[in-house]
Amino acid sequence: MATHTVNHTQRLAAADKTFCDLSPSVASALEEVALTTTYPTGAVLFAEAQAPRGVFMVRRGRVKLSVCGCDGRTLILRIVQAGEVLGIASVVSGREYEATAETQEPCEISFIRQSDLMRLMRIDGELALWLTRHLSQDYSSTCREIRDLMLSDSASEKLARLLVGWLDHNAESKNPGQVKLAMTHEEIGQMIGTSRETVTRLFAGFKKQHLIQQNGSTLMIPNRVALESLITA
Amino acid sequence: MATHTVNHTQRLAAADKTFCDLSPSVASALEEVALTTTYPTGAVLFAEAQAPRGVFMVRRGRVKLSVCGCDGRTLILRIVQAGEVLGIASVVSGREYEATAETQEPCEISFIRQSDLMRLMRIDGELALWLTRHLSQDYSSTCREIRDLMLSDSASEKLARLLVGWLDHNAESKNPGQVKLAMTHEEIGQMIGTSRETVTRLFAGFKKQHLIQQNGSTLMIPNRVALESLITA
DNA sequence: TTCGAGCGGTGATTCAGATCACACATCGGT
DNA sequence: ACCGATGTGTGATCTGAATCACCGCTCGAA
Repeated sequence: MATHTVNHTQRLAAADKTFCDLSPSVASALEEVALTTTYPTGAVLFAEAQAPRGVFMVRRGRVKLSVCGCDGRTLILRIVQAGEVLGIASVVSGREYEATAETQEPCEISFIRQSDLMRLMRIDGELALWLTRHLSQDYSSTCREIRDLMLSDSASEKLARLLVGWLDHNAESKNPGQVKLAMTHEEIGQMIGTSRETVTRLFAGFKKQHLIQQNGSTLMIPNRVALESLITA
Repeated sequence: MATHTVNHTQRLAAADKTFCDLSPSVASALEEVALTTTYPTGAVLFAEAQAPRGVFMVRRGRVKLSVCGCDGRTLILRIVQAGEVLGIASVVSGREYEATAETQEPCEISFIRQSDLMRLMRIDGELALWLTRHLSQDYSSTCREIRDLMLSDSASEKLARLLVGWLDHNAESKNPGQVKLAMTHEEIGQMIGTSRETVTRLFAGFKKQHLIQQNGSTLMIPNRVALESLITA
């Protein structure tokens, strides 16, 4: 396994990034039982309704978290960034996974088996607390998601919300007011609960109103305020 | 405070119900710091966007958990039954409450301050684990909620889902296939994300198709299977 | 009793967005 | 260069549900 061939300094570097808020003893205990692997794009970490096997810590790359109805329609809950942990709720409660996790780009991900995690949680309250904090944040995002999706029937408002959210994520980057568009219109539709065609038309409309400019896969948002005025409508 | 006047046997009875899966020592530690109060109908335990003060354990009665958009529209996330704990996520993460909790009937509720809870969690991993389990279940319900709401555009499908869910809740009661209707059409609309009028029309339609019969505030569902066939549509 | 507020029921109208049906661009592979 | 796959752009059409406007009922308060 590639896991066991990475050298010690690499492991510590990765640990620093993911476990920065854990004490060294707990972090190393976790490292002991973690299986770190590199996944290609499109790999499915776990699927909705599967029995829980363990948690996945995203160390590098982005992962798509989605649910899908029996008829095939899909709703993307959120895009998980490096540093987050997936599957905590299912592992702790023992219920099946509520969503499907699929890599959107090559990812480095550490897997921790359910049994190992539960054992460590029991002997160390700090770890339990740490996981609970992560879970709380998942919960918060999910609540916000549901609120944004349901309490704005106009599709343009939802898209505006999504774009503003992206701006916030990129706020610290070198180019604020500018977003790399890493999703197809279809996927964007699945994030805001509309059809692909509607997304295309909305983008066209936004361009016409000079709310956005597109340049290849780069979106420029000249004045964020105008976009925000679509929200709350 | 009424809290301190309840006698010991009453406290143990209540504890049994809520803390049944906690060891006696942890349960009693919790009881020490819990403030148990009886709330009237319509009391607001906490409101969306408030800073977290602590968690609320519902010992008796039902609590409505909702979010609302700035325009005044409301979405009811779920009806919380006795035995559940509200506000865990906010207390642990320190973020503001994501929803508003309002009693739907006279309730007996124990409040535990954030500081007390965090202190106890730190010194006792079992409690942390217990809370995490509760939080996991909240998370699961919320995920299911979002999936059911978004992945079925037809309003009748959503209503059918809601009714079937109610049937499941009452499955263990003396009268299966029968539900006490404790909400207005308006509230039902807020649960499934439709207008009040649509709910009225849907009920009328369901009656016409003999999927339900109404008798005062009692709903009878003769054959659940027919209702379920509306789902998946 | 009367009044008024809240809830339930129903019609008429309207519209945002789903759906269908295309055409076109881009791109990687054989 | 060819091809298929995949993503995008755009019209025409249709429809489910929101919205508005109104009526009647019930129940509790004055």
